[in-house]
Amino acid sequence: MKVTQHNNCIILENVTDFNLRHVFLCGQCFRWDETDENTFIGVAGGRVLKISSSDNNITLFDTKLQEFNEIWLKYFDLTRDYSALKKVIAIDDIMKKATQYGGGIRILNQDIWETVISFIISSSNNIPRIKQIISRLCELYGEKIEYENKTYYTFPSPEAMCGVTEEALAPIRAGYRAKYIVDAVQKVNSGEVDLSKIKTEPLGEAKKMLLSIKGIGSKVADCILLFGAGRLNVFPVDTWIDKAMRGMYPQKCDAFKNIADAGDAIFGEYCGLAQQYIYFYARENKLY
DNA sequence: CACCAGGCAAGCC
DNA sequence: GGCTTGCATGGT
Repeated sequence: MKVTQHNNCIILENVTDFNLRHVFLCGQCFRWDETDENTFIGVAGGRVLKISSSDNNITLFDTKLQEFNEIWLKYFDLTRDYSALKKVIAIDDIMKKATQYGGGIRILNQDIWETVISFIISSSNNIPRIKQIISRLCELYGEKIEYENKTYYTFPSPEAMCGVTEEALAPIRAGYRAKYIVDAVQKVNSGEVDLSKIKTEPLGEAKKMLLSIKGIGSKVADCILLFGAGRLNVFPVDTWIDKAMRGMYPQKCDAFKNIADAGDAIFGEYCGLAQQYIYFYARENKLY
């Protein structure tokens, strides 16, 4: 990959294993929208970014080399060799197809607080509505950013939401999840849950800390660990993955107590990445 | 009108 | 422990 700056744009040439639609539409993030063909605008790292692709090139608009190196290189996980990982994961014909179909998927390194709240909101919900609720939350408590004559809002920090109540959250229409958001804000602001430790503590300890927040169960905790803490060795199981895995590996799924353990046993250290290829492949093709 | 949506908590046995 | 049930809201 070659990185150059032209005026106020960063151009990435000869990028492999990076497709914007695969990255943004595989269900890991909720704050990116396709505004034109192969062009997305989103908010991350406290900034608005427009990014587009053509051929083998990716363009990041209105940013500079320093910001690219400090924020976007890590955010898009551009230092990881996905070609090598796909070979490890493509254990059979189905997984070869899945890793080819979503070949441009990368696991974003998202802000962990944002993933905590986003995946609390995701429970028993559909993706369009999850995006709407998060958008209204950002409008309510985030900081305003103007970009190309439109207004965007950052994801609010725990401090910005300090003292929030269920009543105060009524306008975002999160339903029964509002009280879970309140609990997360309280536990993080009081220091009862230290999110900086989630990335460094042993996996079991980190998950236990997340599970102490109301509204976070096993699946939501795994999503936070995978998408917000870079733990590629966890295997979140939702209704889609449950159905897909039982269809793909019926014997092994029966042999283990739950599908998460089966995924871990089948795919190993990078099972979380395998999970994303399966999710994207199964959903987009309405399999199982 | 049911039924479902990247589940979870609480209440049962 | 494992298994039900209710849950806010909006879309199909």
